[in-house]
Amino acid sequence: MLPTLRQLEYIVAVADTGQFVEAARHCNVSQPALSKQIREVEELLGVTLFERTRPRVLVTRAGEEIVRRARRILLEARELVEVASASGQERRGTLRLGVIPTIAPYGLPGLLAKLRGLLPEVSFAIQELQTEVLLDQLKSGGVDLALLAHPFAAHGLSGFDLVVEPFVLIAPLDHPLGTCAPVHPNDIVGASLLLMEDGHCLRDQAIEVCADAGAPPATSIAAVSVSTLVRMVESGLGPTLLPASALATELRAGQGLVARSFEGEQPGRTLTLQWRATSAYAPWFTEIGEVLRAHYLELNAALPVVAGPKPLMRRVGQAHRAGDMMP
Amino acid sequence: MLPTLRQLEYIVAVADTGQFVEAARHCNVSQPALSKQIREVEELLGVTLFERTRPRVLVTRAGEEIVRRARRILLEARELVEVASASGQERRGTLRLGVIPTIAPYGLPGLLAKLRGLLPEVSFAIQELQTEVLLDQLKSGGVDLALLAHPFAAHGLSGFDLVVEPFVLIAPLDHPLGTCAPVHPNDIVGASLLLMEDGHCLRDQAIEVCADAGAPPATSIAAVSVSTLVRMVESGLGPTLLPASALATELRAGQGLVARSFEGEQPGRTLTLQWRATSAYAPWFTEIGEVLRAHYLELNAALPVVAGPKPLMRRVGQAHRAGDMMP
DNA sequence: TTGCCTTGATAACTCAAAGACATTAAATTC
DNA sequence: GAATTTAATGTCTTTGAGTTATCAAGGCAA
Repeated sequence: MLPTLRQLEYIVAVADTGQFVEAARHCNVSQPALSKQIREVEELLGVTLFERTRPRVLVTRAGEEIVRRARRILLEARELVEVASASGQERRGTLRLGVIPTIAPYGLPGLLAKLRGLLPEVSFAIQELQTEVLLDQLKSGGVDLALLAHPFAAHGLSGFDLVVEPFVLIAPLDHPLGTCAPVHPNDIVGASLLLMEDGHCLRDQAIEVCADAGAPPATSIAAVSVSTLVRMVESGLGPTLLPASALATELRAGQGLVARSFEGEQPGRTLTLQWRATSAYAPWFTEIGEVLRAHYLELNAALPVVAGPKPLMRRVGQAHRAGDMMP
Repeated sequence: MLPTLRQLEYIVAVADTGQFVEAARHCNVSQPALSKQIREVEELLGVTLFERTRPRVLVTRAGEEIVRRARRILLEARELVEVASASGQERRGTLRLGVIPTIAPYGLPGLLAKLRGLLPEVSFAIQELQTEVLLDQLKSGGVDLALLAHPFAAHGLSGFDLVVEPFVLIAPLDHPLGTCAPVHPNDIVGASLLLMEDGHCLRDQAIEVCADAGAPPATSIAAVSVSTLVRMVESGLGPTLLPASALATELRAGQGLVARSFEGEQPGRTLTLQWRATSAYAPWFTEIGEVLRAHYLELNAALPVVAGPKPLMRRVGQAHRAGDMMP
């Protein structure tokens, strides 16, 4: 059985004042209340802490040690309260941010620099994870924040959709689709698109674009990264879809590749920032989401002009329970 | 306002188990009771400590720190209890022992050696103080134990009378009282005894012996220490009374001094060990008193044989409230 | 000494809050 | 979708911390 912190306060007060009456006044209680508590601690500890002499109460040898320890404990308890009320407001510490592999390489480096400027007290631990694993980690507390693309299993999550990132068709120069004119989604029906390997959401998103256009793509070879995907297009294996943000990094002039944006209804994917709906840091995360959105919109301005209408990134919905927007 | 230790226990239990139900079982309370307390600490601290997710409760960033501190505090509280129950029994530490100057030099050195052997964990801080100051210090907690001689103001003290130490008459060889035959208390009536200076109880005790014999001594010159007192006798200024225990130290052969013990009703002083009646260490002090008594009785056996019957130290009363034996 | 005043202990009573039990709501699992 | 698990909520009980009133003992002043 432990003594209560209040009892420890009483002990220290008596040791400090050398009087029960004065100690009681100090603690804002009546003298009998204090006397009783002191007696109870003494009984609990099996030790006489004070010698009730006049005019001053003396601390026994055993009492000395107990009082010293009580002081320390009280100090630490008060410190705990201090720390708590401070850390309630404070934006500092390490945030674990999970990002899917088809987003991470593009824009993140610049984004982190920007965040470091805005939130100097916060360090970001980035993990590159495929959507499914990322969501598991997020829900189990392995990461605090997830940057990924719709659609995903949003159960129990709150989030923030950032921008709609258009897809761009990448084709070899000598491919039928490799003309420099704008391309319509329907044009890719039947085209044998190169895809990411299973597990990457970019694969599913590309498949969905084709499905929207009426036909599933004839899957053949799968790439493990966007880089290898581009290399495969380059070597003439076929066209593919890339998120616009990847263009700047993955496409260089004179590669024998054509990048064509879509006209009409632009296919794209919605980037979103998600956290557990139960998280205590929702306001903080929302702030960070705003920074991300601004960053991606800014990035859009810097996008290389490709054939056809410039791919516009549209802002989408405000912060909300992700679940609410599910059908 | 501080959280209670129990609340801290609950916090730690939830952090450890990751579940409210399990934590409640751990703390031997119902789950609602624990839930309520957790909510109240969170409210008190203004911080969400836990994220109620399934299947495991997550500790928030702020919570991590709080839990760490709570663990520490609980550890120290348990340590405090340990220390208390240990120090309740234990005989160790420093005892402050006050001794009057006419006792201190005689026997104490050997006594301390003996005590060190019996109570190796205890160190004694000796202070040589005159009766009045000694009692003040004792009552105010300046010393823990007092070794002195009756009579004294025993109010609020408990004690232990050790032995009756006989007085011995010390006279120059050529003095009328300087014969080697036993002397009777009445013989010193009218003799102009040399005395200690004011404040020493030995002075008052000597005066009382004379008063008992019918006449107050003609006070003249006062000595500041027993040593100077003996030197004064030696130089022919007159006879004096010495406590028997001082003989071995103060008298050497061939000093031109005669030591005579009294016959009939032997005058003497009662040595006593005293402590505050309120002291928590009475049993301990009683043990020490027994050692002192044994020591002084042993010392008696080693006393040099002086003229007349050997001065016998008589054991006196058992431990008791000193006040009880006052008239 | 006597009486006053301070101080700590004791007793009876009050009230707040900690806990138990029953129930609800939400989420997970099969 | 049913069953199960788990945290929250509501009601009632009980513990215990606190208050006021009173007592006993010690110190102080007259």
